[in-house]
Amino acid sequence: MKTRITLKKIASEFGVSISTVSKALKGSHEISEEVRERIQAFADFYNYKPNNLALQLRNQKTSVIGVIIPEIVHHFFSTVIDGIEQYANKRGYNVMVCVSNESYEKEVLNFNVLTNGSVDGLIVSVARGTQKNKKYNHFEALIKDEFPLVMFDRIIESIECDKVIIDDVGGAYNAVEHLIEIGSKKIALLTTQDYITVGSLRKEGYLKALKNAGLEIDESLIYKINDSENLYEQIKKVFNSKNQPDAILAVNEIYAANALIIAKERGLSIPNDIAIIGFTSGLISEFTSPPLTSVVQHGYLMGEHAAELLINRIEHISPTEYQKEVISTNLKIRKSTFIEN
Amino acid sequence: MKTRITLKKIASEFGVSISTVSKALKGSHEISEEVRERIQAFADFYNYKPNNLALQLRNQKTSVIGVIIPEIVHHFFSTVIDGIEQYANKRGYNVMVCVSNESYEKEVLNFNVLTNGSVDGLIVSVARGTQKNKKYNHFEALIKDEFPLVMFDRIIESIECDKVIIDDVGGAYNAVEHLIEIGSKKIALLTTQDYITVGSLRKEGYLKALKNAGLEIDESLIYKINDSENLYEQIKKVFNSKNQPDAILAVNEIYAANALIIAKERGLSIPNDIAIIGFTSGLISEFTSPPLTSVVQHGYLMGEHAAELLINRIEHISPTEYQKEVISTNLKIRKSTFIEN
DNA sequence: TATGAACACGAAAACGTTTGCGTAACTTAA
DNA sequence: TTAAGTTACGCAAACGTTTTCGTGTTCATA
Repeated sequence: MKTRITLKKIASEFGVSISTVSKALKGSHEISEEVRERIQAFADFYNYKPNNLALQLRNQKTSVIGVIIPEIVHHFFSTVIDGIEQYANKRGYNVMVCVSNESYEKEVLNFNVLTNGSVDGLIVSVARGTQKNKKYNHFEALIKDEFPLVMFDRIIESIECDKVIIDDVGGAYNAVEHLIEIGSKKIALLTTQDYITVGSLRKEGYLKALKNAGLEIDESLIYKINDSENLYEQIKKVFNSKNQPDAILAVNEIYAANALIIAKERGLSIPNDIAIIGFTSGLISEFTSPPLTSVVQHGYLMGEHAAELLINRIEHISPTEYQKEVISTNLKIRKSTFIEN
Repeated sequence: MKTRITLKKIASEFGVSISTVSKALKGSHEISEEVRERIQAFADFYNYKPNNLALQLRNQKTSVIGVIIPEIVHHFFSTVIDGIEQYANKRGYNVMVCVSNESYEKEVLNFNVLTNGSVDGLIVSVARGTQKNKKYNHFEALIKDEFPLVMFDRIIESIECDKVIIDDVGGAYNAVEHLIEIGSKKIALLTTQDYITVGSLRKEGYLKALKNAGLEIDESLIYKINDSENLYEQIKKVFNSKNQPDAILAVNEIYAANALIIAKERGLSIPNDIAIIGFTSGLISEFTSPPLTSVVQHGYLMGEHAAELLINRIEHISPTEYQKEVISTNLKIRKSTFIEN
């Protein structure tokens, strides 16, 4: 790459000082009309642009926010990033994305790389590995330094910082309520392992709705899927069990879509034999047959809010106490739970 | 945020010079054992880490690569980013992601922000707006400065830089060949507007395969979808036409899935009445009913290759002439074209 | 002719590093 | 005792900016 032109080079070209050039290009009245115009023309010709690194160092501000997410090939997370990116742009910030791949080690690595001056603040959704081993030292170090930090979706309650979450409890509650309304009595739950916060919150909503409707809780209808093993085989167990449900609530789109496929393989009619709802943020639910009723998560909104919280914190226009924003879901009813009279 | 500890602060703490501290922390033999240990202990205690900005400025290297893509909520693009990110990490680079939102103006803006020293190189997939208005000045400026640049997927032929593309022609060719093999005679093409390069390349493969099989080309079977209008309504036209196809090749997953839905609404049996294939990189095709035969694009691989080309260029270990890598597709045959005997 | 203001520019510090070179103090050997 | 070598550190430049303050010249005014 050719080296870019600098103030120094322009200065030596005109035999003036660096400060003169700097002032000239900023249109300072300290510089005579004539000199200013000549410098401006020269700079334009060589397409001068101030070096960002130098500015960042001087201003002690990068105008970059770092985002660390468990995965990026994931509709929900990419939607959140989209929201973050668009909002950050409006406020004059850029976004640096790192992927933890659900690994604690990689997450720590990303923390180290990003918090050494490369970014003004961090938005994080916690890796599964971290949630599992509960090692939060990297977060604690950040908090101790008062480094601007926002957690979203997968959060750690004990870490004091701004947070944005989906109303997981409410979403699951509404979904179950809807299933009960259409007559379901035995509602299975396809959820994650307990250490995934969103999974356990959705379970909480599920349980709450059952209780509220006076339905008994049947632990054998709760299936905890292990994401590192074969999904299809695990979900099959729901249908192999002697305790057959008449409805399923899945905590994500993939679980729901797999359940739908298996149900159809078994010759079950949907929603008559079995109704299915999944949490979603993607497109799959629209294109299955029948399309899946979904708890829609507004990832874009979540991203926007996370970015707003972070930037306000960076720019010291936040209240001192930390905020916790809850993004509500809505239930998109499609054919997988729609029973025609 | 608390200000981080710097060499200067440590130096004044011990009453030594900054260079002594720097050398001590780098384990230089110039510094006595005793002083070194004391400085090291102090630095560890205060969790000293060199300021990245300062290093970047001094070394004239950021170890960051910029990525500008048309959208991020898109399975293909997020998969490419994943590939870029993982590969870049292995080589010690981080990734800064910007979204052009298909807009020429936003793309130019991103160029300006990223090429002022923030990144060592750029990976770009061209915005639709840019492809449409054919204003390539921002690219040309980069090339003139010999700024490391790699284009992927949506490329501009006339810009001289490293490129990575999908074998769009071959992918479409194979898909059509497959359709012909299963007996299709009238194959419709659901493609994009001409200015989208991947769309026209896929059309090229489509035409080539028809010619090769001695089938006549029927322009009325070629539908150019406009992404800014209602997809569903546009695709409906295929089925409203008096010229009914017995197969459809769609240049992306969404077109294919919509076609499938509409076909089923019309009571058509798939693949008997009409076979459908889509280009894909997402999950939708697996979960439709029947699942869609797909031209699978290996986005992850593409990302890896793009990052490799770029980093090699940055580190001057590329051949002088620019490379153009072609990532081949493969045809994943599913039920939407699988006719049982 | 002095005084003061206005004008136009330069010097230098600051942001936080790294590193080549200079140099005191001390040690060793002749 | 002296020359040479070693040890252990400091100085200063460099990366590219911005900005405060200082200063020399010109000009008008009393």
